[in-house]
Amino acid sequence: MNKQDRLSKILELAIERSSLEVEEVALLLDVSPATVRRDFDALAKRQLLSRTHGGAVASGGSIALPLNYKVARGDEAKERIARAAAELVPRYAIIGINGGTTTTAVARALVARPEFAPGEQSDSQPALTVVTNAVNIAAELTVRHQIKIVVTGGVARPQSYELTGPFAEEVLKEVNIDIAFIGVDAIDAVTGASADHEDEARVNRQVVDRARKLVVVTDSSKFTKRAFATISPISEIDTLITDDGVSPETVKEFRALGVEVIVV
Amino acid sequence: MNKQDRLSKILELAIERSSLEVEEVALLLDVSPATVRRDFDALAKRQLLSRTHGGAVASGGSIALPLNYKVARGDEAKERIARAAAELVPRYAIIGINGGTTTTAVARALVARPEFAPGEQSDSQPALTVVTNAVNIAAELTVRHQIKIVVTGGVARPQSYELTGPFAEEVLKEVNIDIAFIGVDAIDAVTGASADHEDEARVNRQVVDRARKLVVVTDSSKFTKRAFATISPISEIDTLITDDGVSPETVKEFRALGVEVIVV
DNA sequence: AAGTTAACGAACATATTCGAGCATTTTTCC
DNA sequence: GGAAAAATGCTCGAATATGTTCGTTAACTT
Repeated sequence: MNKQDRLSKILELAIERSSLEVEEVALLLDVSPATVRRDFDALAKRQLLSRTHGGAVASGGSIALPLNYKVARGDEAKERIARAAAELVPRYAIIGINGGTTTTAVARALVARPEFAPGEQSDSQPALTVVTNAVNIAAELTVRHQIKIVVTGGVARPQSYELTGPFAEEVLKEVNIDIAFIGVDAIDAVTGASADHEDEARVNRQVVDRARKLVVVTDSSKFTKRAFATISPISEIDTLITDDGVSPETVKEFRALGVEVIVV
Repeated sequence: MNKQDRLSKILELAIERSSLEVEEVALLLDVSPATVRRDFDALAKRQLLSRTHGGAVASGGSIALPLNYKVARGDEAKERIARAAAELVPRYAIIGINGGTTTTAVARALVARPEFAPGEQSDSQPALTVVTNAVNIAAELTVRHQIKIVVTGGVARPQSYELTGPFAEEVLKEVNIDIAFIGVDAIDAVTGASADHEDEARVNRQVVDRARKLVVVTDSSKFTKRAFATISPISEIDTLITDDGVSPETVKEFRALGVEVIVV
């Protein structure tokens, strides 16, 4: 039995019985208690359940739908970043979001929030409007009610889910965004945020321009690096969300420049 | 068995079983574990699945699992229609394609063709250009190389993958299409092709207008019905592809109107 | 509140699995 | 038909996952 399968199974059990015991699960899945503890810890770290003495209980947060998704080897760091980002979004907001693994995690975290969760049909105003140039994000969010999805047009570069080019720019000219969540390929206190491809950088820049508030989401590996094309100088960044792999000096540096830094 | 086939097969398996083991797949496909690892890595790089120790799991990074099921396990009739449609497409063509289960099947049939199959990066001219207003189709095709994807912008109606509205229309004004593949909600020799939603019909109509050739793909259940909004009169349809559930009289009727009817 | 018991976590041991480099086969392209 | 490129298989040191042991910590009992 594969580790991921085991984690999935534990999650299923947790949802089904709402509380689990280490010994019980160890017996059931035919592994040692030590392994079960490690698994519980791993899931608890992602807040998919909470540890107790001798066991675990299903986490209060809506675990709801996609079990496999949650367990796939994706960075826990990214998930924490995503949750923090999702908490910044009030009801009825209009948000912009570009492509990338981190921003995809943000999109998932958004639909996991109860007020935006898939609920009954409602013909009233959407609880959230999402403008995006990433087709994968659009496809994932489309299934939900309560969320209005606006997709910029454009051309998808092979390998990337991001739409770029003149079509995207035309559409972006005509929308107004409250909060832009931008994932970047590199970020540096001097150079600012940058991306590997100039066409993506350009569209991202435009999303930023149309937004009242800019939130950059990035894991700590992107710091003190520079990519080819600039998206935005530091001065335009309102909030920066990253994981604890970032050095304290870097955090200080950004804060000195007026950026609100959230380390998760 | 060549590499492409193997990659496709692994993906199928991943979707079907949601988790795979290296050894198991190696045995199943009769290649060495090393090759399976390389394949897993290649697919993981495209975010079609996630690596684990000893195996891989269907990725959350990937998309469109909901509709996947619907079509994949769906009609063979639809698949036959899709294959016939895909055969109409020459290399280097520019095709337009709207949303729906049948057209999604067409998109899949296209990438199944060897010349458009998922291969390695290639910076040469794309073998195929696809213009679509369906985010799920865009998301599925984006992973493939050799294909250039152009997405119309627009707003996604909850629960539909089709983009509609002024943004879509702006983009469509600026493109030229060789062949339009349109799926419909209803078709009738008198009324023509129609859709349930007026906004989708409108965008579809525009795709048709921008195309030199119109191919309607639809299963036989849609015949002699009328939906709310008209997409196109029969006179504009060049080719109609459907399954053998359609009555011979209906076929005759359409042929009399100058439509090439392909029954699969 | 003190004692008892069970669970915990850290450290170590072991077994797979991985990844990189290299050899070999197959394919592609002149 | 032959050279170059790609794909595949193999080998071996490194990394990861799991199990075991044992001192420490947390929960229950009286």
